[in-house]
Amino acid sequence: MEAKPSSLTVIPRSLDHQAADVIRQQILSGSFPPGHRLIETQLAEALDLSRGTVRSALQQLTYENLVVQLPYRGWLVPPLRSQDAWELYTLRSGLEGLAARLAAMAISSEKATLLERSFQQLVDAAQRGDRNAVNEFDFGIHKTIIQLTEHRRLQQQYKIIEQQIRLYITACNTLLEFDLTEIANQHQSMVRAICCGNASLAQQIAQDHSTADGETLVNYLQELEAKNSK
Amino acid sequence: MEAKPSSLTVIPRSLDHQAADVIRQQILSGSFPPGHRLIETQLAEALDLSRGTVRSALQQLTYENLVVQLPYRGWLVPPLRSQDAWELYTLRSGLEGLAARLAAMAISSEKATLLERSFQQLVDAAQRGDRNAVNEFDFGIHKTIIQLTEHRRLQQQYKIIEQQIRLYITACNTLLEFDLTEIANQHQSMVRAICCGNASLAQQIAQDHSTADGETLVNYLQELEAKNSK
DNA sequence: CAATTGCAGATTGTCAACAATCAACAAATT
DNA sequence: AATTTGTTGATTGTTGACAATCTGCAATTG
Repeated sequence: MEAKPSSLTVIPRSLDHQAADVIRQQILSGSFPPGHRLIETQLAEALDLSRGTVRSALQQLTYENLVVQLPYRGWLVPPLRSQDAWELYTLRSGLEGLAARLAAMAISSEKATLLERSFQQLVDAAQRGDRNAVNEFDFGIHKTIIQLTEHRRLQQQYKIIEQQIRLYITACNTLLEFDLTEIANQHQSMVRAICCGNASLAQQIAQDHSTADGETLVNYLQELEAKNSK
Repeated sequence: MEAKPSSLTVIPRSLDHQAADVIRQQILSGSFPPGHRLIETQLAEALDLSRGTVRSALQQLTYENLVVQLPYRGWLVPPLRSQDAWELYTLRSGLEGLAARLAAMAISSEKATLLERSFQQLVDAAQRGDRNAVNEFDFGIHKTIIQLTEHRRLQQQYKIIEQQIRLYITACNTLLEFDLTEIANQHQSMVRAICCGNASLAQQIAQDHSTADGETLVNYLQELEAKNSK
């Protein structure tokens, strides 16, 4: 990431962190779907680690809301609830608004170029009509904005939220279908506001932007819950 | 808190959580000030627990940014940096803005009463000229707003930020000196906006509100850093 | 004498064994 | 038959021992 290419650095990563990485990947990819039970001994066996180390990994993931612990009963990938989807999207909206505001306040020509490059990728993908790429570059542009703020806590927080949103999207198998040029336009006004340094406008646009797909997901989950309760 | 008084419930809390509670308290109260080193064996001895359990507690506190881990070298209460203070206050501003918005969107007469009661406590304290109480009820009113949202993740996040802000304030020994009636007035307009259900106004006021004391803290720390670098 | 190497002490990283708790079912009781 | 009370197997909670790594200093080397 930030290591100079010449100085060959070995990033020492403790086993529990590595274990957390592996398990996280399994959850996000859908191999451990929501509702799946995780058993310490089984994971320890599979990863060829001791139970304590696996346990430590699971505790890390607890703080990312990717697993929940039921005392003396086990670990669980939390099931999908509409309440959680609502929380995720509202929180994301708030964080992105903040990020856009801060980014606009500290804009520079280098940062503007970085952001515009990120935006251009989105536009290109939209013109190609490549929905998957649009989706990915959509995430990318927001991530760029977050990074422009140089706000460690915000980056960390956002990462955790984004992870969970991805989990919800893959688990619902919902590739949201919107007008591609519309998406590009919305982003354009946001990018412009940030690059001009118009903080409050940037915040407004960013926060309003990320609500639509949130609501469709919440509605989808609410219907599912209504069906299951009957 | 929320247990019925009749049904005698024992809240089972695992030892590592209890240990985390104790250590957290020590840090927040200033017994373990920023820069203080924490040694697993010493803590284990003092708490009469095994090292593994203490270790688990420290990992929890890592996710609250109350301790940092230097691999193979130890645990540390992170020193005060102006960058962190900036992050804390900007993030808090964003979260409070979101909370005010959501609270306004879901206001009810019960919730309004709750909020106004919380506000009244602040007013009373301001009239008494009791700075300590004003400060505490100031925190209280914001906490009330957060709770009105019924947003678990927001509550959790906010709690962690508030903790750290308290740490910074006590460590700097900075009891911020502002005009008490001014504080009360600012809050009044916010409370009113929320109770009217005026979401965007409430957000605006809330987010602008919590910036002033943040900046004084950042400035104080920057001066300190400038002095130390010489 | 500067730079490197090797060693000792302190501290964390990992593990495997034992204890505590839980859920489900069988047995006993009324 | 319904309720209570053991019992058992599975799983997590906790611990103490051993391994790996870091820091600082002394010994060695050129």
